[in-house]
Amino acid sequence: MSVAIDDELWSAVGDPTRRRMLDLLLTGGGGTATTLSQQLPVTRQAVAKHLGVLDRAGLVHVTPSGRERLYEVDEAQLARAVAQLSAVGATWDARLLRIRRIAEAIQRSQEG
Amino acid sequence: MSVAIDDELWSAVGDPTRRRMLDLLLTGGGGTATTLSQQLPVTRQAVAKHLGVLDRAGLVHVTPSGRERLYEVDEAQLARAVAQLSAVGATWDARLLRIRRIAEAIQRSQEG
DNA sequence: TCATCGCGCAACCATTGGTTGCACATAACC
DNA sequence: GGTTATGTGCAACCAATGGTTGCGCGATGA
Repeated sequence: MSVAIDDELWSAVGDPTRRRMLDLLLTGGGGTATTLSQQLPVTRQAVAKHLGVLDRAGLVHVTPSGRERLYEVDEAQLARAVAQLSAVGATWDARLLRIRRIAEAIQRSQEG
Repeated sequence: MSVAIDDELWSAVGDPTRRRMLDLLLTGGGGTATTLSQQLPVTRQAVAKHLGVLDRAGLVHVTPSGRERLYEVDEAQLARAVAQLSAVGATWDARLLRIRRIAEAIQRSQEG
């Protein structure tokens, strides 16, 4: 069985800048491209591109208001991404455990 | 507190092809660039590049033997990567939970 | 009205995941 | 031993992407 996951969701969450953006949006209760870029080492335009990626992945939604565009995290979708992360981790954990058991069994059979 | 993780390790594990390669190496007990490429939709050269990335991240180690180069997963390092995945997941889980609690508190205060 | 601020668009650059093609060394076979 | 086959590595090339700068435009505010 392979680790089947939504590649668009994973890659959206895979970029370190986008992870920091999600952090900032979560702790700050939303933000605009400008406010986010002030808290990050990249330009507003780069942030805007990342927001586009997050938007297409459904991880954020936008609310235009005057000349600003407020972005907020979509909790359900982020929860789905978290579930995928832990699923991959759990799969590898299980495989590592299985390999370790086999190795131990071999060692026991050689010792005994 | 931000989600401080080893970016090289995360990005090594972030690529879908590399994740499949790790799966194949785990279940097959190691492999070469050629054997891996036969089980993947990419060329041997692409696989070789990915193996280089995984090697630099310490996730695999190589054993030359004749004209072959056998790659195997470094279990300790993969376990470290798994720990980082679940750490990010746990952080987001906690923040989502906190936000949900605040939202519920606001709703209760408005209802009451 | 006019200066300012937030945003989007376009051009450009470096990195990276992918390809093809080729050269080289180690098996394997006659 | 000589030839053929196989596994690798290296180089050139292409497309996508994360980053930059520069510019134009619409909404705010003095």
